[in-house]
Amino acid sequence: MSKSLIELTPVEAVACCTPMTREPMTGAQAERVSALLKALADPVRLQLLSLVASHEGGEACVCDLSEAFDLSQPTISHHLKVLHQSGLLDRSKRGVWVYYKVRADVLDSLGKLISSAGA
Amino acid sequence: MSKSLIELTPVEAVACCTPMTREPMTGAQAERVSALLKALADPVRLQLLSLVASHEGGEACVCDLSEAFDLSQPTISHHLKVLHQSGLLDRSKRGVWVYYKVRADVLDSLGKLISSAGA
DNA sequence: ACTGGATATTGACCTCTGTCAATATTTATC
DNA sequence: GATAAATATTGACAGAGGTCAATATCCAGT
Repeated sequence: MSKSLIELTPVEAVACCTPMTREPMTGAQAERVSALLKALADPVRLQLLSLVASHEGGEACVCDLSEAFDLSQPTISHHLKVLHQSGLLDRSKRGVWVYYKVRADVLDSLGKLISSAGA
Repeated sequence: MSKSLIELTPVEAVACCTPMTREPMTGAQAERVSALLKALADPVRLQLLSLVASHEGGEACVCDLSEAFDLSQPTISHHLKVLHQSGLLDRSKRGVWVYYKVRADVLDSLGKLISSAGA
């Protein structure tokens, strides 16, 4: 038996798709992939992701991230939650600090899928 | 003298960025790249793009695209306009028909940038 | 020119989302 | 356990965005 759509991991949601030049996406596939893209399609979240990605090990503490923005702490927390819940960032708590880490596999698959729409 | 931010083409907007694992994006870079991602981050537009991409030559007539959706003609037209104005699709009119074509270079650059956030 | 078909624009409606202030939760330290 | 610091949650608000009906524009053929 196959997993229901809801249970699909983000990797599976993206890995499902053949190159876009070979076959159009179904509505359901587009729905799941666009959920990932929505999470990325915000300037603050994109910069947050790049900050995390450029840290050693692709991991960074929230305390390091907040300083880069002129935004309230709840707002940064909100954006990190979106990135985490979409499956683009992993979250781990150590003591009082929370670390976010890039899901390299997800970002790699997603990037390849987008590139596949070109030649 | 360098171009103002407004004048940057979509390709330039994306090609500007070093891999995300090497250097975090600036606010301005994130702003421009997220504009492209916003255009992609809709299920209908993503499926539209995949339909165009999977046609011969990466080009398709609007007449071929509308049928795949249960949406009004103005809505499809609106989504195509968003994809075109963001720089993801080229537009050309031949007689009464309008053809949209994928900007392979833009999609390739964008995909590589996203993948660069992984290892 | 007139008619018909293909696509675009306008204006309105409703939902979704980014932001903040205030408050809550968790954890280390005293 | 009380306090302080780091992060998350809640609730409210304003602005952005997807959708449609109605209308406009553009082009081919008669």
